[in-house]
Amino acid sequence: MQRRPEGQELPFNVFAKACPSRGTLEHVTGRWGALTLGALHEGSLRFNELRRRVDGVSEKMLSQTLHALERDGLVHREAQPTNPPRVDYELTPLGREVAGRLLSLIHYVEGSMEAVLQARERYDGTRGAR
Amino acid sequence: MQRRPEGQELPFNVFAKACPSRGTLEHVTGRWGALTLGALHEGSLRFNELRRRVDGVSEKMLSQTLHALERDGLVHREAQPTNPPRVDYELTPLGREVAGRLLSLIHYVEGSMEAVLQARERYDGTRGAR
DNA sequence: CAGCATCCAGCTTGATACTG
DNA sequence: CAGTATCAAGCTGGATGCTG
Repeated sequence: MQRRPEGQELPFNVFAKACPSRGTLEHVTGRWGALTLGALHEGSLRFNELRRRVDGVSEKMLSQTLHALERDGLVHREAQPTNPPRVDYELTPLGREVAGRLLSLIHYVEGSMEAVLQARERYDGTRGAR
Repeated sequence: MQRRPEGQELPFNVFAKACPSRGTLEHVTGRWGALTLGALHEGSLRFNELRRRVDGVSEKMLSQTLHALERDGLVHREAQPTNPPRVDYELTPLGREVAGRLLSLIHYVEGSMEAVLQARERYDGTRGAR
């Protein structure tokens, strides 16, 4: 598969089917993972704050997403044993690095949407509207 | 459609449920979209070359992915009317920008996998291996 | 080679109800 | 508030067969 003679190279390669990095990348770039990391990049948030910020996410999906990100070491969960309970989620240093790169992508895509929409019109037009 | 008074603002916001940027972001970061863009970042490739590079993708998914990326203006499809047919796919300028940012994320994740794997062990250990 | 059309198993997701 | 549990439904995606 990949050669690795001497110096340190990347032992992990997303292009390989079995590589665990693929799973992590999917947690990060998945529909809810990406938005969750993006939201947390601006600061720590509580569960329901996150839910409101990530428009459209269900309780279940948010919970599941947060577990995956926490397990991968990207998000830290801070639970206060008060009543009512208060739980804050925040990015770990690793999570901040990842979220930063992710946001760079997200912002670029947002900024390109006009071009994208025009491309779509051209594409759809050319082929008799599908 | 979108309001934009004077200075350039972002009319598009992925965090909003109805924003079309969400769809494009998903094309870009989706399991096969990300790997396809990543593969094409190094140069143009033919259909079956891509298929081999993106380990595990099916014909159907690759075809579908390429259509979505082409429609969004990220990938250009160049078909030679020869026999046997030869079709090359390559990134558009916009696609290159997007792929660059995506690869930055991908490489960072690949490079962080050891930390991620350790975080998982800690997480799984703490909770009785689930 | 470069695809498209169809079928369908199963995983993902949303709704709903319940717990601490 | 901060979740977990359960279940039905729908979409995803792989396998197969065919076309140009």
